[in-house]
Amino acid sequence: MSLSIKDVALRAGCSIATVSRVLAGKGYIGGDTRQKVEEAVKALGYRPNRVARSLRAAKSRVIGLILSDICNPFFSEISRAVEHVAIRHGYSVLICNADEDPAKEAHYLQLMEEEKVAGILLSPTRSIAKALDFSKFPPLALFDRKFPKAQMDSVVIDNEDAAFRLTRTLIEGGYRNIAGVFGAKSYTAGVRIAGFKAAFEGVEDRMQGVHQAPAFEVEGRRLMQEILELRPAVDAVLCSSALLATGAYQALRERGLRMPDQMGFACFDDPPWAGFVDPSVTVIRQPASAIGEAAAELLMKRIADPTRVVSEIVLQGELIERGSSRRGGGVY
Amino acid sequence: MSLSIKDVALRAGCSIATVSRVLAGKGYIGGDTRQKVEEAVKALGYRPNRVARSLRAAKSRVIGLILSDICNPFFSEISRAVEHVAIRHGYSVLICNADEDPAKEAHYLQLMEEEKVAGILLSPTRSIAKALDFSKFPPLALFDRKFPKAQMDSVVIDNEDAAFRLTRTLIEGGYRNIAGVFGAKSYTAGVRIAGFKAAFEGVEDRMQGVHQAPAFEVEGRRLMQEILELRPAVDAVLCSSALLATGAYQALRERGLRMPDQMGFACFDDPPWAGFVDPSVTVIRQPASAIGEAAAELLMKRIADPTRVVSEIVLQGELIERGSSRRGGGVY
DNA sequence: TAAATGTGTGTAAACGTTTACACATGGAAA
DNA sequence: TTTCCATGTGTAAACGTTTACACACATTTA
Repeated sequence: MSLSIKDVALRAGCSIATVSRVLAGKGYIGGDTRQKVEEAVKALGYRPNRVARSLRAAKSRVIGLILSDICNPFFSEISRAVEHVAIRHGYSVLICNADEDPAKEAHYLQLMEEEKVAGILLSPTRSIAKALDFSKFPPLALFDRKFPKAQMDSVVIDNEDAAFRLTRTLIEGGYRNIAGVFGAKSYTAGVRIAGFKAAFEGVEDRMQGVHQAPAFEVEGRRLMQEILELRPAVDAVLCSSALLATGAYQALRERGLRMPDQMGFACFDDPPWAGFVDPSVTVIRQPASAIGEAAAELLMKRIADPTRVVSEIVLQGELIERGSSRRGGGVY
Repeated sequence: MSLSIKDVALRAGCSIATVSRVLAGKGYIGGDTRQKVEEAVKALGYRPNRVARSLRAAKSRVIGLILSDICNPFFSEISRAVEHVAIRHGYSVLICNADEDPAKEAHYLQLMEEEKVAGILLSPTRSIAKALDFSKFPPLALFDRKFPKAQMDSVVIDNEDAAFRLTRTLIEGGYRNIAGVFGAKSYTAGVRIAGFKAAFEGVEDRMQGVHQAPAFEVEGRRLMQEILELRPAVDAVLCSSALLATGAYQALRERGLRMPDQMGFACFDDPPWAGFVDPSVTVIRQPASAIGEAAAELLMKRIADPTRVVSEIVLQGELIERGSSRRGGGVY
């Protein structure tokens, strides 16, 4: 059996209420009482029971983080940032992997509620929006993806603009048949597709179609193979995430296609290999840490003051132009 | 206020004990009572309060996972596997990032105890072993790294053998001045260094020293620059992790060193870029998912039966020989 | 027929906190 | 002197569960 506040009270010669007050630093406490309690705490090595605290307070000092895929470096960087902020505020982080599956996502949301987390950080799939009644949930902040019109704290990058710029880079790089590979389930994908399409204004004939699949490496590979098969004219590809890009790049390499001449390439996120391969790959670098940090801070504020005005933070992606997106003149 | 078992009892017209029994599926329950309770649960949308459960049971349905770095793909793959196993057993996962810092690690261990987690999964830094009295902790299972002699459930790969084989590959690839880059704080590093050294039996003069630093990308880069500076004769490098390798590879590339002729290269883990770069990189692939899964299963069993016999599982790393480790004859 | 066993349900205590309330003391203001 | 407020401490209830114990009734066993 572990120690309780009772043991401390016994040793310090006071009531449990007094011990609690000393620990919480609230109310009036006599100087020598405080001393005796602190002494007892130290001597016994007492540590408060967070579960009991949580029950009493009706909410825990834990925040929930629901990710679509923790193996996606973009999300692992986010979770790292979230965790830092949380710890700084005295919270810990319950992480769940939704695997891009709306059913799992809904299930985890339930779980979080049962665990009485103080707040939830979520990067929602598209379908979840209608399925749930969020008014009954703990404070919620969205990151990376958001609901089209819901009033909710969120941190995203300007995906439409980023996709637009990345696409323009390929167009200006001299490619004439550009295909896009996007995620299937997310709000983000939709917005990026819009940016992608918008970039073709005036050169509509250069767009070679939009392809979608769940954002996993194998899917990127499969999709790329399919594109190569179905649309032999394609001479450039834009990928909507590092994972899709990794798979797509694999497929390209297996075909032995030379970049940047035979094939142009650009993607979202900046995986380590993007800088290593030859030619190196043009990317939109997403400020993952900043996103995670901002979202977590937002959530902390919302927890502290649930009536607070809703804020939607939009960050900018950084275009890093490298050798894979310009025909002829290798930049790198 | 959220619903409690009381509300269900009221609606079903029975006592809270009965509701609890129906929910737990324990004890004798009359057919129509069961029906009425289930009906009430559904109608009200009642979900049990896990915090209260945890308090009563003196432990929660949460397991703690303490990682040295969630951004390390090796560890994110592990956490994904752990989470799957946990969920399957009705547990959720509290993830903490120790950042290779023993102090943080100790702090998180404390936190886990306060949260009354049912068990802890840990990849310990070397220094933690003495600092803590593990007898007072919840069930603990170790992965990736273990304590030299402690009796504790653990899952590791045969690091000595893996390092040995990887080093032999470089030696047999024709390199004459081989340096090693290893992590600084872990048990793993020590074992791998042993394997590295053992591989030079008979050709001791080919070993060009062992370098150590915390396992981050920037450190790998720094260390590699240092080696290039201090030991110009070095013609091959072995890196002990993907992160160190990524940094080291960067440094090599910045120097414009051609592989595999001017420089041989091999590393632990199989990051995506290892297959992309030219020549592609020879690696030891660690079965991260298998490690995570096995460790989590071990922990589940330990939770179910604390008196269970201790098991130490050793998996094998898979040597993937590619072009970066053989002089002259490009394999790929 | 009496005792034993099986089935179904309720009462109340316990888990470890926090906190409203009550009470006691001392000094300052009236 | 009385009243009032500030200070310090204790008692007990509450948070939402689980479960030991008690009880009631029905059926089986001797």
